[in-house]
Amino acid sequence: MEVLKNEIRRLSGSNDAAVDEILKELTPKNLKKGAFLQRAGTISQRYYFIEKGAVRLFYEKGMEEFTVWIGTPGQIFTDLESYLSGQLSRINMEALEASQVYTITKDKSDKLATQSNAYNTILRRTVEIAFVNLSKNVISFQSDQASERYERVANEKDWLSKYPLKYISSFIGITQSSLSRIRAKKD
Amino acid sequence: MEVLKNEIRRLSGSNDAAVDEILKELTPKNLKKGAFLQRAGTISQRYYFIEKGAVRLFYEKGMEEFTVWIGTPGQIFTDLESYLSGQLSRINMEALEASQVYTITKDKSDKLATQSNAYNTILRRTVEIAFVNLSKNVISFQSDQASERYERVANEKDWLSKYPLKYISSFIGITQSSLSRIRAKKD
DNA sequence: TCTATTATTTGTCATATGACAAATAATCAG
DNA sequence: CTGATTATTTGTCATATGACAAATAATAGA
Repeated sequence: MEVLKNEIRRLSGSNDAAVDEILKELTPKNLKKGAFLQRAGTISQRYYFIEKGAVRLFYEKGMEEFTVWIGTPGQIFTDLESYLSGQLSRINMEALEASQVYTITKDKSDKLATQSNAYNTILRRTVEIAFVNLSKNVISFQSDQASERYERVANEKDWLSKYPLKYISSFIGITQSSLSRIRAKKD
Repeated sequence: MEVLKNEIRRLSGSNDAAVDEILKELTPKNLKKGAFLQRAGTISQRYYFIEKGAVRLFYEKGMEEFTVWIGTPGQIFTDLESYLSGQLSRINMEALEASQVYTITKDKSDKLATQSNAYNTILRRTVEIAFVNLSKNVISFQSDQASERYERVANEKDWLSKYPLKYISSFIGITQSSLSRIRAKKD
């Protein structure tokens, strides 16, 4: 779990002893391509840490799927709305390729947070970073054209050309066809 | 500072002694209608707590203003991107009416966070709540029509009909004229 | 209260993007 | 390798919303 170890060290700013205290609470889980880590209609009761692969978070509305986020190694996530409220999640989490994630239950996480300052800091920074990133997204929706939003994501996310268009376009907030045309123009 | 006291008690789940420890670190600031709490081009080095009134956060692009958020009594905010990175903020903060806010500098806030578990909890919950709310916004941008976004905001925000349209429409992600027409249809 | 300023509504027309469908292209399972 | 499935591109047309401007309406300062 090299990637996670580095990321946890980086986020917490802590030494290896403190980091190991955290790591030993995490349970590994391997996912085949297409496997679900969590389905809409259940309650998010775990935090997830990605070691390898990629996980897509999406919700369904009508007949369509909308991608909320795509996570890559080193990233930490959950459906925070469900996790905090205890209500049913509307989010599905699906492995886009063979992946390895580590998980911790809410119970364990809460306990660890009271004991470990390093862990506490990781969770806080994770939400802070997520908030700042999401803010940029909202700004882009408010004041950018579709092609500008595409550019922005393309510059920041290495997965933009790696996974099927249909997963990407809803993240950018446009249809597949439009994304295809935007991409065609850029060549 | 009744409103803030209640909110801080609620968020921290702490007793009055712990709450008072926090309150005594806050400095009051009164704003006339139209006054700026902070301007784009400066660094966000404070957290703000609203006791009374309303504060609008917006950025400028081209000749236009885009409202990012409108805060009302009990709410806690800053431009987190600038606050965390130390880089220049693109956000302006303007009082929509005569307001009273309490402020704390980053230095004091950081120190208080190490000393007071209650304060730490407040900051964490504030970001968590903000993140969840922002997520709902993004989902609305992805999968709702303009009129649906309007409805959603109208149901959640009591300020929707209280302040000028021009401040509201960019928050919803549409033009003033479109918002005016949407509103006309609803009657 | 009156006038000037600012905000909102409404009209007309333009345009970015969506909807739907068909044609290619790429990928995958046997 | 090959056919079947899935993904992408491309065409045509529809539509929600924007752009701009003018007409009202509301608000605020003297």
